[in-house]
Amino acid sequence: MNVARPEFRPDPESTREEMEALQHDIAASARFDDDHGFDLDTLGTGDAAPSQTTLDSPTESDSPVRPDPLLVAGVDQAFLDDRAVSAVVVLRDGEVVERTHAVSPLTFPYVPGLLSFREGGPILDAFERLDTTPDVVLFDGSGRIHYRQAGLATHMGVALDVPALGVAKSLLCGTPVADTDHLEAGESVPIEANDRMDCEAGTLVGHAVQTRQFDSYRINPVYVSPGHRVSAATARDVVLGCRGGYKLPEPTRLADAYADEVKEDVRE
DNA sequence: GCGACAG
DNA sequence: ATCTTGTCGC
Repeated sequence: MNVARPEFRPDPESTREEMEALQHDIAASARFDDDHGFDLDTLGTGDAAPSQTTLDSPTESDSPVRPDPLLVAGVDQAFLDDRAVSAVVVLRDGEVVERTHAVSPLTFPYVPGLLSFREGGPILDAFERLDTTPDVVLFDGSGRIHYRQAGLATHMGVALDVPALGVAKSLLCGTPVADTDHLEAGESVPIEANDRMDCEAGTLVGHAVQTRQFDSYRINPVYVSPGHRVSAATARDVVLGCRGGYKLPEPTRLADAYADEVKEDVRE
């Protein structure tokens, strides 16, 4: 995949003011509505109706051709000294169809709200080695749940111009509209913008999504938000559709494991 | 000064 | 995110 909008590639050498200005441009270019063309029923969990291919009754109009299962990608990173290992794993129907990774130097520290300027460049390095063009990409971090509505998933989604969403393990900002401590698997709670964000307070910016739950001890939800070209509701549904028995959705979980694997090889 | 703080 | 052993519980 190539970077569709090179001017949006995060530059760690920028000043903080330039970084925030770029984030405003990113947010203005981002679409937080459904502009992807895929069908949620084709995520590939296997529960979709079988495609009709009866040889002896080749009727044309009443045999809806089911689209191919979606290509869903997960992205995550591991760190070693001042290097980032970025991993991209692409799944179709729950099967890994491609994996790529890149090892890149890090020159910018972690600063809340400016994560993409530390991790974004290295992630794009990995995408430039990817042959597949995913239908949707899950990033480890926030999308619209961000002070300037330009979290990692939004920044990457816009730079690559690919449908994208963020899956964060903790909440950067925003306010859940209800208590999220006792959710059952499959449930979710909307998250609205609060006064720490630059959009109108009350705007729906994502969901707390309970991907898994136990009877005995509590598991925290993940915080899902639109990155680019997907709505908050669709982002939530994609994550729910990618559950594989762990807290993290499969694409992200597999990318996490792959990044760790590569990291151990690089360590030598 | 105090609180908040993705990875 | 990363540094780290054992350990409690399904």
